[in-house]
Amino acid sequence: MLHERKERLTIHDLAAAAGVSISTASKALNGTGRMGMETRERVKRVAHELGFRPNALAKGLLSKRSFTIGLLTNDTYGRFTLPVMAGVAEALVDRGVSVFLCAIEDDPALGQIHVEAMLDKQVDGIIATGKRVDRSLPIDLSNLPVPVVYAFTEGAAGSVSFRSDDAQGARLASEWLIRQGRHRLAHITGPESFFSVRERAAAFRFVAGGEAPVLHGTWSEGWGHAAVAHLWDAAVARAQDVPDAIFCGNDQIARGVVDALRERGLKVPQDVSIIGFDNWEIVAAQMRPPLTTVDMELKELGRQAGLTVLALAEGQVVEPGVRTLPCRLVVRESCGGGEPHS
Amino acid sequence: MLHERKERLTIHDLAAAAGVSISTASKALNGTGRMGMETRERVKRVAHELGFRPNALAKGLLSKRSFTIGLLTNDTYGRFTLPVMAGVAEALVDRGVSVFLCAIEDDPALGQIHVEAMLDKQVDGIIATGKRVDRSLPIDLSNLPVPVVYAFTEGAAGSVSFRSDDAQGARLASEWLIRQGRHRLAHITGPESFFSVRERAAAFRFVAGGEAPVLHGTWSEGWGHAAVAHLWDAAVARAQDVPDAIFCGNDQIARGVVDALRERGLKVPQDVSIIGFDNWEIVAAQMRPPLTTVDMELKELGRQAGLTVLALAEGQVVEPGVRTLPCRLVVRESCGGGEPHS
DNA sequence: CTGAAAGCGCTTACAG
DNA sequence: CTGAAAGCGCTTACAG
Repeated sequence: MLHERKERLTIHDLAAAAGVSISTASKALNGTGRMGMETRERVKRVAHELGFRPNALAKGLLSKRSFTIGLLTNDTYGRFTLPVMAGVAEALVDRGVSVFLCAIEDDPALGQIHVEAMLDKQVDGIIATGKRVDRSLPIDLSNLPVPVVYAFTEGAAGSVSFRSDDAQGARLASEWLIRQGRHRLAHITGPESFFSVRERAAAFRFVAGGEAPVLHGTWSEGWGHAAVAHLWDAAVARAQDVPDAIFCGNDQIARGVVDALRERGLKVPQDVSIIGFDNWEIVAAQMRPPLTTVDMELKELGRQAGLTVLALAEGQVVEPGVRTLPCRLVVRESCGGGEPHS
Repeated sequence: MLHERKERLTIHDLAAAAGVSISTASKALNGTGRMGMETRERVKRVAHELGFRPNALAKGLLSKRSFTIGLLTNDTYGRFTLPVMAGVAEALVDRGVSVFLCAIEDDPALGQIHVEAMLDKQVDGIIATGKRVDRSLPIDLSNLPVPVVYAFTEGAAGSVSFRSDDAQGARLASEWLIRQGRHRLAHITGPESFFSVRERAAAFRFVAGGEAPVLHGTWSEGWGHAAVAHLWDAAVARAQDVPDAIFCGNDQIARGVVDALRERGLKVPQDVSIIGFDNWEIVAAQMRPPLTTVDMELKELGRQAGLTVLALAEGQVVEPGVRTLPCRLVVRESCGGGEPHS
């Protein structure tokens, strides 16, 4: 397929077609300068008829604004990055800004290359995002000539960053279980090395009582499955009551927990209420029964990060620090019960 | 955080620092023109010391190349788009081209806005990608002033498009089951309205025999679970043998199938071999047992799409048509057995 | 009310 | 071997 290089129209073509100078054409289009109403309208009409669209490269050269930002992520699989990205794009599309997506894995050299490419292209700002809030990207973004905002990843000192409120999310989940009339809560979650895990576990204990069991493992279905065995075997060994509600650290763990319970002949939610974390739709909504879970509102997080980096790019002053956004409970069927309480 | 607008260096600064004219500086950096070796080296050294990086907007204005391409997708969840994107980015990063990601859902108006924004920014080309090969994006890309390549989505007439070879993938899967010594194969898959489903089913029947059952349903765990019930109930009703191998249309269906089998007291792979499609790592690798499945090599597909759009942008001639890329079998444990056969 | 000129940061003939 | 000038497609003082 040979590509037909149809020459693109320039403002000269427009000016000629409208019978004005290029300065007048420019001012007409931008709503600046002073000229007869009739002239302005005519230019606009002709521009529209011709399908004239100004070259953003030329505009950017003058204005020092490219209407472009970069999104840097090390979340290859994209489970967290995609919602963030969707929020960023949604917030910025009507301001005319486009987003470069750069997936850098955990490779500092690759990160460096992408950052330089973005800078060369004069991005107005950069959003760094990742897969956990207590690790930073493998590259230092703190002395760039453009503003940087961090979302769902550890930010540099003195930077602006956004993350969801793990403690509040965990509280939401735990209180919901109690509200369903459950008394013997357990928490099956990920590695204690994660900041989010510690936050959520603390909030869980606060609500469920200091004696409530918290089991740490990997972020996997397999661990959810195994943890149920631990819990039930331990209860039997000590002749204690078995849990009637389990708050899981993510939806994959919840998946394994539900399986293990079914294998033991226990019914969800009749015998045990299960609640997850992440609202990973494609898994949570398809589970049998569909999973009640906590949504971190990553899209909203992306939206705010986008708006913030834009504000910085426009020279506005933004207070540094980490901003924490509330999570939301998504009620499906794995806890039984009624209306979401928030 | 007030952003320190450190002025960026221009070629004037570099030229001054190196004691040459800007034309010489430019030529030294680009390896063009003629000048003393010593001069060229000195300019390069000074550029490096100063950290000078040319403004890509200015370069683009002259060269009519922005070293930027757009990736348009309606795959919101990103399960298919992300690998494609990763391949595109990987193929293009060393040629200095960056990728705009535009998720347009199925909204033609949003698509239009994104396409115009990309065109304004003078992208060198566009890659359209989606979530099924027999549907096109909700926007017409056929008369754009830049080349367009389609990947994993229906292309316009006379365009270049890439998709994976569903028939070959299905053959790979079916033959693998037979090679494991299985004789009574069944195929549980998605809606017959999908081109891929029909392709795969035909290839399955070719290998497994025309009598082998093919059950169509939704792309869900729930359907996989239900389909097993149909299959087993039907076999009992007709006093027939039950399948000893099931080829599933995607990994989610496989997930439901494995669950249903376990609930019936059947062991995978001892009693029944299961094979999936998609190699959706996070699910396939975590299943119990880990799932043997077909990988569509979407990253390779993205890489080729990226290289192709670049070739077109550079004016090379590329034969139109749809190119089909081979799938790869990923052997885990759900079929039992040995080495992958390709 | 409208247009000629300068300039954004580069590259590329062209002249010396 | 090196530099002055023109120009990519725009916008913005400035002059008329």
